Amino acid sequence: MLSGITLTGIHEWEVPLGYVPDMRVSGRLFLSETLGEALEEGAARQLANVATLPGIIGHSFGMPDIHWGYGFPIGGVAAFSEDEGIISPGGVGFDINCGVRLIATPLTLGDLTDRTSIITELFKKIPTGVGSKGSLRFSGSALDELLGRGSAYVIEEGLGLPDDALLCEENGHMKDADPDLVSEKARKRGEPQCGTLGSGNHFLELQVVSKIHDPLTAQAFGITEGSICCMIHCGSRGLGHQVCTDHIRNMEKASKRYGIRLPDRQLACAPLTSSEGQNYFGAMAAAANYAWANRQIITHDLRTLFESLFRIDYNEMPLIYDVAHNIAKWEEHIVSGKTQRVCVHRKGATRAFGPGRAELPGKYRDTGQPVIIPGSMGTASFLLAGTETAMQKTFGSTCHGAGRVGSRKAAKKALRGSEVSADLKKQGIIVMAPSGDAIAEEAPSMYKPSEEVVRVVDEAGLSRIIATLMPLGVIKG
DNA sequence: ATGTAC
Repeated sequence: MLSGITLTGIHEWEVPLGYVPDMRVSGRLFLSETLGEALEEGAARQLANVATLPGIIGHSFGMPDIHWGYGFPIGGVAAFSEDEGIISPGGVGFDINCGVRLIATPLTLGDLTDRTSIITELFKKIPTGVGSKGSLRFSGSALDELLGRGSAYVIEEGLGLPDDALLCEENGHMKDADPDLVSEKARKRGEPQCGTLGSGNHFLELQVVSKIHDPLTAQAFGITEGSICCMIHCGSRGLGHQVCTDHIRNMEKASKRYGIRLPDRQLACAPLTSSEGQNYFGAMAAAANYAWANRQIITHDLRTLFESLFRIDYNEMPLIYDVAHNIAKWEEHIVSGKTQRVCVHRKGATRAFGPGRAELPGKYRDTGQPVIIPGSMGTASFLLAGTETAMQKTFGSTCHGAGRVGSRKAAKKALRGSEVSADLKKQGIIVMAPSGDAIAEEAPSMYKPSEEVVRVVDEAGLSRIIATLMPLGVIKG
């Protein structure tokens, strides 16, 4: 572990005041000894830098998948007070509401013997890759509706089941969204892209439930051992990216205007009460709604394809849950014994609300919310449940995934996509992507083991492991 | 992550 950072609990480390100058609160990191050895000095410094920002409450948090990011670390969580706090695009990330959802099916392994043809059909149906366009166009008032209402709008347009929106974090819709705050440039980028996967670590994957760790909760979540489910990981595409870019420029000016001292200009931010802060919030929320609509349309395409490939019905493929990995939002948390409204930034982190929270759908209110943690192409993904400990310790937050070990550039140099695909095929996993490089960059060996990250949050109490999901076939960008 | 460049 880096010097100055000390163990204070189970997998819990303190980044003390003074780790960088002007920290207002200390940092908290959740790491095993092994993951601690891999902690980048830059990521620890970024975590400490966040602790210097006005109005931060509690601690600046780092999850076990923490790594260096734009300004704020990826795998970071920070909450800010309503009156003195700030909002920062760097604390959300470029891919606003990048997130993941899990869909159940009535299928079992025996139904998926010809995985190559199933993955081929999915790859034909769902556009992937940088700049990819879908078959639908949302412009003018349709785009306003989509940005303003998220999942609910596309479901009303016939692209989902009535319950789908309720089974998303925030019910698939941030009500603070203001489509008028999304620039024309961002809108233009978004018009043809809703219903597309994108590139990088985004994917659609067919998985088998290989192990149930908690039968009662698994039952409440609607999954059984041996059943097939589908995980979709994507975000707000070029639209969200453009919203972030647009507002970072504004925020750089705003930080100066409000006299906020920044240890790193990538922490550009504005008071939550300022017009710049509220403008970003409204645009970010609209981009978040776009991302939920995006995952919803892909879900619709999956269901209609599976209806035609198998003898199953659209409504036999319910959404288990949909979580955001990159978002900032208002939430009520108990701070020093009092309920307080705070703006929680989660960047590469997942909400993990425990039992009893009013925001959760009735059927998950006793178990805590489903938390969906993707692994890499060849490794396990996990379904977990939120906990009361997460409410008390991390503003109801946990990790979001495995985290890279090597750069994309290094991956392309060291590996050939065709060899990675062949290796995966030997394990029974079929991979399709627009290019070999896309597969090389995402090779399982380029990611930390997801098991270790999930073990840490489980043992630290930030969430509970409910089920292990093993990959069978994947389409990537 | 991203029409991978202001």
